[in-house]
Amino acid sequence: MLSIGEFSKICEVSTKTLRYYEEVGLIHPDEINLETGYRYYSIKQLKKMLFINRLKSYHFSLEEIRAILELEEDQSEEKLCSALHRKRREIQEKLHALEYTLNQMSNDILSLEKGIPMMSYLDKIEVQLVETQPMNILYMREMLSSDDYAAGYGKYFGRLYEKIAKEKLTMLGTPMTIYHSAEYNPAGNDTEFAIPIKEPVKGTRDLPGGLCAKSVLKGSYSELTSVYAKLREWVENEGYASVKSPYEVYVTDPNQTAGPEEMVTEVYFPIKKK
Amino acid sequence: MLSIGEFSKICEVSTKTLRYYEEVGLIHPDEINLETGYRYYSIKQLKKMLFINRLKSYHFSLEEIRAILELEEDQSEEKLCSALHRKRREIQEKLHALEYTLNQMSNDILSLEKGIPMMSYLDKIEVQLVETQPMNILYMREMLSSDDYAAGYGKYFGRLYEKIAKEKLTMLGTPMTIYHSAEYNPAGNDTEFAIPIKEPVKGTRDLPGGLCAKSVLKGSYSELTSVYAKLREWVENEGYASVKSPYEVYVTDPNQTAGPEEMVTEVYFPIKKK
DNA sequence: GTTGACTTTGCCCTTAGGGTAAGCTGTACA
DNA sequence: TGTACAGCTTACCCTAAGGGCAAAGTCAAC
Repeated sequence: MLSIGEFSKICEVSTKTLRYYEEVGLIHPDEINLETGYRYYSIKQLKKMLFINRLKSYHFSLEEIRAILELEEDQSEEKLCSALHRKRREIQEKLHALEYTLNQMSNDILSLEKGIPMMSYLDKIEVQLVETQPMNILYMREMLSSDDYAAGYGKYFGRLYEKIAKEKLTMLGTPMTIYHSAEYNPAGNDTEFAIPIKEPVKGTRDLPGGLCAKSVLKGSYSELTSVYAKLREWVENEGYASVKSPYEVYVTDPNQTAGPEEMVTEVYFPIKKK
Repeated sequence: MLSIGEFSKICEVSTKTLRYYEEVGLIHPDEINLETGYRYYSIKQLKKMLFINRLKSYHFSLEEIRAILELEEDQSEEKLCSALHRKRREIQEKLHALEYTLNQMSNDILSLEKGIPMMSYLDKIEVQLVETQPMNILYMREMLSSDDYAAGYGKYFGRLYEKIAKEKLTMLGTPMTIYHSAEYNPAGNDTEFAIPIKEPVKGTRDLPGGLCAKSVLKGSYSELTSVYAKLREWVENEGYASVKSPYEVYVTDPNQTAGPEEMVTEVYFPIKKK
């Protein structure tokens, strides 16, 4: 039997950590002296501890590790394998996110070294007052969490295109997204995907026209939040108020354009005079 | 002037976050009504808030952001630029760490799908009892934090090789590292880099021989901690006690071997009978 | 028997806010 | 002008994975 200090040295894990793992039910000492409260570990627990360390290095949370350790013998291999696959996917996504961030940073650094202040692009966002015409749109409305956006866009527009193709409908514009949630909620947002078409078939509705504040964004979607902010600022400044859900029109097809610099997105904010 | 709710919608930042940022000194409301305590933001603060958001997306901590925001006008560009460079490096390192993790996971998944349990490699680590001979070693001893290991190895062995080359010394073995810190400390470890040589010149010392527990690791360094654990387990089990600092001998040169599978590392634990 | 190393529990601290409650304020509508 | 309701305030507790510290009890060696 090993004292907590000896066991901690063998595993290269602090005694504090060992006590904490006991508290959360990851690994219990083989024996606890009831009089003194001293913890004693058996050398057989080394393998379990090293397994925990390995899972931790794979970015599993202690809660996930506990679940893996509690698996029944007969299922443990498959479940462990699927857990590893899932976690690997998570890490790949993190990796892609980091690559994207690096890209953005490098752009900013380049600009900065040319003497262009980082937020100067904000002053270039122009807002116009326009009157839009009512449209007939083919739509799908879903609750989407922010993680699903990238995948969701392809999926829902794909379905709309499919319907247009199958039923030989006539497109009158490019795809658009209408954001019905008043505030951004990471858990899920009420999002409507739509394409303007001619025929008033089932699954279409009228998108009313009216006064709108409009901005055109040329470039990566990552600046969209700034465009929204600028529009809201303008609406506030000019004495208007938002009356309906804002929407974006994807003028260019992201699958067809070469780089993000080529992409053109229009953002509309339906408003009225206060 | 905008109420906290209006400003929060424009920036797409929660009111809670705005209050928190005020508390930690990131951004203060332009005006606070002394009677009611209501916070009022000016639309000019939008740019600052979006700047904060951008820095946050680059993984700066709020503390770091505060420091950047407090920079004097005349230095701000250079300092911001160097902060961005530093952070970019950090993120690149994170990225490499993630790539490494992915690699390890994929190996484990492959093994697992072949039916090999994840920790079975532990049972294959063999420990022998050996008697080592004293050696004369050329050494450098430094405090190294765990982050510097990868870079440190190249650096310090490079210097030792340089000295051997310049002074035409005779190497009697491959490079080795001696770990003098009793316990692993992430902040810094007392690490000695050494190469056995023939001539007892300045900068050399005697490494005494004696009884050792020894394991040979074939493969990636990532299993080294397990080897150490196994050695300590063996020492405990067989009734020995550790008497001096353990050391590793790099039998193969990591720069000369094709893959990590080819690498051979010997780990020695000087011991005595209890 | 003593000393020093080891262990115990308990409490507070970390990041970047989220959630909730009790009470106060602002504004739109009748 | 009264009232209802949305919005605002502060205050308190919560997160994950432990680290640091203090007071008190325990172990092993000399």
